[in-house]
Amino acid sequence: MSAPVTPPTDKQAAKRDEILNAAWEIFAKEGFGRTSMDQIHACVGGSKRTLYKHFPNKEELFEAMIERISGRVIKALKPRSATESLEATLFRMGVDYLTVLLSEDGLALYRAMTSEARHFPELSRDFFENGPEAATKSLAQFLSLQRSKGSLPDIDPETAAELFLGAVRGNLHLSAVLAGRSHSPEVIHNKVSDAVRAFLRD
Amino acid sequence: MSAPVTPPTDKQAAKRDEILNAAWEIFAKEGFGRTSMDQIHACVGGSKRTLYKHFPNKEELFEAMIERISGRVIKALKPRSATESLEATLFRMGVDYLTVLLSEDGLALYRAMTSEARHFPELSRDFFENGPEAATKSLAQFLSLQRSKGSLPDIDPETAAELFLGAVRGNLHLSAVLAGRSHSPEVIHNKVSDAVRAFLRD
DNA sequence: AAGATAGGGTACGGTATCGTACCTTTCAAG
DNA sequence: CTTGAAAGGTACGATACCGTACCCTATCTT
Repeated sequence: MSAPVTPPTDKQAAKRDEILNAAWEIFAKEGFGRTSMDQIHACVGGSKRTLYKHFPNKEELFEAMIERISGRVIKALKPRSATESLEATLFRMGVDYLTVLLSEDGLALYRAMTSEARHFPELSRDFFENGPEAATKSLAQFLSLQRSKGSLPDIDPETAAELFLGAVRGNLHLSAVLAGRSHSPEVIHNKVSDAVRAFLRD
Repeated sequence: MSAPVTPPTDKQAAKRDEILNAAWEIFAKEGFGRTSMDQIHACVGGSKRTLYKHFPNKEELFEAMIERISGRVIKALKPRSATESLEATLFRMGVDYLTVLLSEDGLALYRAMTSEARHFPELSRDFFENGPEAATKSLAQFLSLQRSKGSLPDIDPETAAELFLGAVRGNLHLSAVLAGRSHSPEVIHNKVSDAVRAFLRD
């Protein structure tokens, strides 16, 4: 019952992955509207029949692909446990956050979600809530702990976290998305460093 | 020479405006790819011939429309001269900035620019440089003045302006774009208030 | 070894869309 | 009133794209 299914299942999963990879390659570059199933089919090879066997239509292929890449990006956004000092933790979280946001996949995902937010509302909402918003809540939790130790002034932690991450983003994200500017790790480093200094009032 | 031309010119300009308004109404809601020239034609009425007489193709219509709405939004972003106190000016600039960014047109324009940044690079670059970046520079100029009066610490004004406006945006902009959340003037007011307090270290 | 099942390759139907062509109507000038 | 240009109204050609059909190959179970 399961023996004859397991080997083909592996191949099916592999094919599925192949399709999703090819789809992301084209969707990320061209967007939903300008990407045709024929392009994806040509990129992944094989037959259209198999393509439509895995994903019944363009929308569902898009959704599956977004969920996959979104899961990866969100996972990369999840902060590691903070055992360092306040300053070091802020710095590390800021750098990690910006690095993901400005990565190739992060930018392409953001563009896709923004473009299709009206036609795939749950998709983009989930991305926001589990991505940027969850990151803010994580930082807030950490700040709340620090405040109870007295090393922070009496600001609402969630507000403080939002202000900090907003300051970290600065114009870097906008300039990458709108003006196509790319930002080196040094620039990211410096920007976060500025934000931490301002936040800690040195 | 000008008498026989002037009346039709007025009507032509009116027709052009009518087309641009109809186009923006649909483009803003559906995006470039999902908007058809037939829809715009049906919305504006008249003949397709006249439509194509004013704008030779879909791309040029889109560009003209974006330039128009972008000009309006950017104009609304231009800060009024600052004669109040530092705190009041920061507050007012922050509220104005957020209000424009979160307005219906501001959000629709941002979505359109993000979606089509790869296919209309100059358009979105100009929007960024004359919009958010110019606003940052304006605030930086004001901060530079304040710093020379000794009422601000020794931070690079442009950096400080970017941090402040980033903090003002916080997650509001992201949540509006990605999660479709709308934010009342009170929320905007409070968010800016938080940012000003943090920035001025009260 | 033989058949069933998944996949490869390609052609096709139906539809939507861009931009043009053609004819009619309006409207202003002489 | 006549005339000519601009705009309305609609049909059309060409193309692209989504999803399906058809037929052939290969791989895996019994």
